[in-house]
Amino acid sequence: MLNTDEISFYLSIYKELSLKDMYELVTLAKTRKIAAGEVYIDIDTICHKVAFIKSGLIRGYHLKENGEERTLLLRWENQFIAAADTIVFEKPSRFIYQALEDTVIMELDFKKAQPIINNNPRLSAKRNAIILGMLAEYMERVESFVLLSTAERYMKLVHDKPDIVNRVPNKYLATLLGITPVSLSRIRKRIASPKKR
Amino acid sequence: MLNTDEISFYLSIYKELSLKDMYELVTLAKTRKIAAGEVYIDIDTICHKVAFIKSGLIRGYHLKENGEERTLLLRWENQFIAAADTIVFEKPSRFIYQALEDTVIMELDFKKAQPIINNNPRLSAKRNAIILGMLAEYMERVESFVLLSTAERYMKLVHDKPDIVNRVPNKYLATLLGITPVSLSRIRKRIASPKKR
DNA sequence: GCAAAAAATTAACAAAAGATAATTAACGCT
DNA sequence: AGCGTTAATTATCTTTTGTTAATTTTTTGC
Repeated sequence: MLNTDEISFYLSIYKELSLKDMYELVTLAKTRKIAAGEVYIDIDTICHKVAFIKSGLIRGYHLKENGEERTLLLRWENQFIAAADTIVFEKPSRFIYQALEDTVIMELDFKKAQPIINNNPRLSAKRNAIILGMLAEYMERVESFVLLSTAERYMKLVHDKPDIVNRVPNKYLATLLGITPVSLSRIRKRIASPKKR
Repeated sequence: MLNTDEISFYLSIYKELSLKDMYELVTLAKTRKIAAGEVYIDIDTICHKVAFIKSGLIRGYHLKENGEERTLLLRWENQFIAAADTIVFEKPSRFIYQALEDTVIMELDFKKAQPIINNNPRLSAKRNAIILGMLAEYMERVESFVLLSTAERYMKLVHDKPDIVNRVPNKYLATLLGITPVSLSRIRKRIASPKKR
């Protein structure tokens, strides 16, 4: 069962995808909706799903013993999300993945998909490119921690993902940047105010 | 030309490597020595080499306008090093890669190696595993910036790589952790001193 | 082994960040 | 639209970090 909506989705993620490739993917992938606030993958669970976000926004966070939350990643439409620990190391997820908005995903079981992808050069290449993209993203993030000041790191986030900054509460952005919400509020004020001298 | 030393090297990086795989690699890879202090890859150069470090230690760092250095990565024996920007995005390297010790590497041109690796499932699998390992490493590093305090981040480094901490000057470790050498010195003192209350 | 150079530590001060709490603003729900 | 909740900001204080410079320690080359 493949409607035009689904077809245009597959075309959007990979223009050069052949009909055969598409069919192989379709047999594995399922659409699913996650309501705002709902937990997609809970801590300590084992989940081999890889999901492509069609719309919405998901936050991955760590829960400290004292109840504090630290946001590790945000993913939104046209991005992939997965419990990387589980998929790469077969370990239970150390994080909680929760939808911040009503979210629609296409998900597939990576364990089942892997052999199919391996047998299809085009899908393999696509998978490898996605992983390389993730690597580049994390390298850039480490870079921003090493090279930039906290204020610069925030400004980079605003510059690189202006839409996201408006969609996500500042308290989540703060921990994503490695600082507290109070500190982020002060930084925002400093940036906004005409630098007094 | 393949001596027993080289053979044991190839076996060490990948036990299941067949003779044929090994031969294909050998035709591409070359051994090279880099003296302590010598720059391996300079900033703004385009280098498609991927190097396996047989012995020694290489530091990748950024040079600020004011002459300050920020260490981004350290690589030592049995690890791979490459100018990732160049290989993934075809952009000139933004960092300087310098040997901190006399270093021996096996290097190959990734552009030339890529088709051979692509045509050999075992080599492809190995390459993918290496990239996944790098991804895991960078994800863990981002995690340590988001979840840990500066002192905890330093202690994690000491715990995870005790040998490296002794081989590398603290001033390089400091910027790797996103702090100044002076601050690291204070943290070391705090950790060492019996906590006074 | 010794002198010179580099690294590490310490000191002193300013700036920034964490912690906690109070206040204000924004949001969500019916 | 209004009420209750949650988020954001502000205030206050403490702790940590950055900065610069001086001092001590370690390393390095000869």
